[in-house]
Amino acid sequence: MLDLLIRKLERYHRVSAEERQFLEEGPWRVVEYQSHEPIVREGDSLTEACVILEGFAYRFKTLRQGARQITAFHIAGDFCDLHGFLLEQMDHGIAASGPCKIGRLPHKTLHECMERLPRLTRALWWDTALDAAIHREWMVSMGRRDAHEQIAHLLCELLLRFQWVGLSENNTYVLPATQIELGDAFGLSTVHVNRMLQRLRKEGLIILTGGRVTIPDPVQLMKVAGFDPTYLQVRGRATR
Amino acid sequence: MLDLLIRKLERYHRVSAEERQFLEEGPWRVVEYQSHEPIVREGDSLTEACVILEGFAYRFKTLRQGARQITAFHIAGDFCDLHGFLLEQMDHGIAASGPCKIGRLPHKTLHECMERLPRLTRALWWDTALDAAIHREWMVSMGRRDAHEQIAHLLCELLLRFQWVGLSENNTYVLPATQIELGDAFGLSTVHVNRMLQRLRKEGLIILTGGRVTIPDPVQLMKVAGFDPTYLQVRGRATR
DNA sequence: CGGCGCATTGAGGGCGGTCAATTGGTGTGG
DNA sequence: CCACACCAATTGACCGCCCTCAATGCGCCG
Repeated sequence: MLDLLIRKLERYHRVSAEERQFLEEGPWRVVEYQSHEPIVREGDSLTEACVILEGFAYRFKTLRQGARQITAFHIAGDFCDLHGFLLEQMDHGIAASGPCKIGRLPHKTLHECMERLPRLTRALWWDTALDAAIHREWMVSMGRRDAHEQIAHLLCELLLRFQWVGLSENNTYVLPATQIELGDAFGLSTVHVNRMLQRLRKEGLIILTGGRVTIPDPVQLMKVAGFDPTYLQVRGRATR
Repeated sequence: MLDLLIRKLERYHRVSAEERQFLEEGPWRVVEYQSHEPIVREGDSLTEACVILEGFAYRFKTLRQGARQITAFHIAGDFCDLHGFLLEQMDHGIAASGPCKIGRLPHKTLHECMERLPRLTRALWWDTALDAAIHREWMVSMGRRDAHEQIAHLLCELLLRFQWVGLSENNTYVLPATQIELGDAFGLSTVHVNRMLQRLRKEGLIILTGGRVTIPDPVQLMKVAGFDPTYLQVRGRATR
């Protein structure tokens, strides 16, 4: 059940048998969500942390006028609200984009982890630091890339992240997000997201059908996007 | 020397005598920087973490074409690259904006902290989580607020952060950042930053002279900015 | 079949960008 | 003490990326 999470953590830290057992014992509570269903609400104080076991979710903040900004996308294997373990009150919400299976782990277990397993703790801290690095790269996209580059950049990022957890074959992955959600993630209107996706299609950089994204030539797309995988803590070759 | 850092951490966690002693013993290495001088370079692998003892600094990423995005501002009392403790390679650089005095602490000491002082470790983790929460709010600003609101929002955020560490009196603080830096933080051009600052001045929302910012009516400015201090982990009244 | 959500397309407009020139403060060398 | 360089702040003119409003197509489901 936790294979994907552990695979992700092992990019940073060799998870020992003891640590693996600790994680697997939980106690986990598995909950399923429908598309668009809220997983965590803004302002909540949490007692459990969430890991995505299957599916795709996003974190978001809403403004007074009802506008929304998506601040992160999360895929299977991601801890999607480890911040809730540290922050007393959630500054953002989490919602499912497409059906999701979520594993919930009591904060109490994480406290035990901190007392007993400093190296595993560090791996979890690393995970939140990686999250923050992704936040920073998104800021670069929003501030200094045009819509075309920005969308290309996200598609590159997701390709790598899906590859890590073994959920991409032949440079293809499943992306349940709607164009509305993509717009809210980029700070763009739906209309413009649509136009840019079509441009990327016409340019032969992506193939997009149903919820599937295929990137025929990742190196080319990365070039267009100005994508440098360093922020994802990748060394050397990024694509297979 | 570490009073401001400890004051900040105590917003979250009561720092015990032992923890305080541990932090103060260091070993610290104090370094001074001139305005615009780099403190940490992009791509570095670090062996020390930096705390700002005095001054103002920013984190940034640069793009191929030389464009720059500032991803965070840091004031006295901030750990400005705790991420470098976790990430093997820095995804961003850090530079001084105005003269800075920096305390550098070996990562070795932080490792010891993780082994011996889980509660202090958690306070440091909290600090990085707060940092990430600020990143998210900046994303909201860049994606969903116009330039006027965005600048007002940052000025509100800095007011609170300066107040926490006791560096603001009468709603006034010292902001060494140039309009160029502000533009790079917002994803705006210098020209437009200038126009918006003048508009805020004309509206009587801010008084800006030299490097000093005064906010005559914080409640009013927060209203204009759509500022909700929850993301800074504030409960109740935000202003004094 | 009608309703609904999402994708798509067109027309027109505004926020903020680019380019360029001017001002003013500061530091430096003659 | 002044000339000059340099950097940040300021102002104006023009332009384009992306937004808003609106309509249409399309697949899915009750």
